[in-house]
Amino acid sequence: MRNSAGRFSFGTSVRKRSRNVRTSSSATSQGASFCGREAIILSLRGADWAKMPEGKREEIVEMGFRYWRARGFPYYRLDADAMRKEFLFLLRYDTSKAFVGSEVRGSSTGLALANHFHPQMWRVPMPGVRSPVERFFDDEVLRKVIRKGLRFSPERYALNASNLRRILQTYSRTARVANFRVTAAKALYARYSGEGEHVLDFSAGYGGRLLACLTLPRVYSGIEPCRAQVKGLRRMLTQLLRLVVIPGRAFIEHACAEDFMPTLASGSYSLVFSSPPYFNNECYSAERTQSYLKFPTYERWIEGFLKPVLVEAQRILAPGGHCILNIANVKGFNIADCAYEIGRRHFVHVKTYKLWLSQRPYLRTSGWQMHRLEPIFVFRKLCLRRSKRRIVTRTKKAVPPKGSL
DNA sequence: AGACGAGGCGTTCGTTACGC
DNA sequence: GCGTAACGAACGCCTCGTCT
Repeated sequence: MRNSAGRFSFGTSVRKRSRNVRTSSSATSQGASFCGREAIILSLRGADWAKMPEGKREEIVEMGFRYWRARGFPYYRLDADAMRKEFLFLLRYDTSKAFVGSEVRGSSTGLALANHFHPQMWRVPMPGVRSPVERFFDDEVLRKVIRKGLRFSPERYALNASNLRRILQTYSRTARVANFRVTAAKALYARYSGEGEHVLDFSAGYGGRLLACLTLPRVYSGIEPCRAQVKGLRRMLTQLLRLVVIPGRAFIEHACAEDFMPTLASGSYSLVFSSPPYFNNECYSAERTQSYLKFPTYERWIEGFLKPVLVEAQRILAPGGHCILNIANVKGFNIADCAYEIGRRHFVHVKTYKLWLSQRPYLRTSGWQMHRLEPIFVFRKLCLRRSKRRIVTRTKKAVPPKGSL
């Protein structure tokens, strides 16, 4: 299995022992004699718990609560071997699998590695919901989460770190920000850039695209205004450089894209690929450098952030270079439609992919789309000699906004 | 070499109860 | 009747280790 050799450092030894421990309702007394509380908690499956008498079940819930309260939030913890393995999976990943028609379907491979360096993502507030960290530190909620984990996970280790994360993020009115799927990013880099070329990510975020780019022979420049994210991105770079042979190179700049991009040389990049923040839909930090705080109204944000960044992207791209933008309309703001219109003014629109996001299991049996989709716009900078003819072609061909999918 | 089992990952929204 | 809050509920994909 993926982490049998210690993908999550904490689970390794316990996992091996768990084969001896997990069996029945007698696990409690047997386990206590040789493995201790930790092994009982981490090796218990929901089905075993369900077979226990009522009093014993409550005892386990309380034991789980005390264990996790003492241990703290179940952040990803990858050891060196697990990181090396995950990076090798990404190196081997066949990018042709990611494209299905006009859809980009990345797998979850590599996400734990990227997320490992950004524990702050579990604390990011989102409108109308609580963060998993906030839920975790509420005693009453943590007990409910533990009970829910035991009830809903009959075949799994119900109270290990992985399952606790799963239950915490699916708890009522709780959500966390998502990283860009590493495999999807790799597929796009592979298709729209070549060996040794320079690529720019003007909102580097949680490193999904950085990690993808490192698996290819490219030179990645990432701009990110949030201090915690920059720290995480640089830690990832440093650690991977120690652990594996990396085909790519990368540079991380702690800056605001709208301020820093004007300092870059014209025509110096082959690809600009990013996923900008969705205005104030996800407040990554309270630093003043955050674009939603610098430009507190939607109109000012468009004029002060999104538009200048796309204009600069056009300038720094070499003729024929591509600008790939993942952005979506969110409640109240048609950001994708707006980005598409700005993009069309400065580039040729080449294609719109649909990026697969989360699954919606409750729609599994219906005929509805099971995945949320977000648009990925691909624009191309005109080649100078042919620009007049291309512009004529473009104006003839009206393309409807692709923001709503 | 291929089949198979197993674990880890991601991820809201429909339904119901209740107050007004 | 309407709005709001609380609550309940799964599986496809990826990869490795083991077995045949």
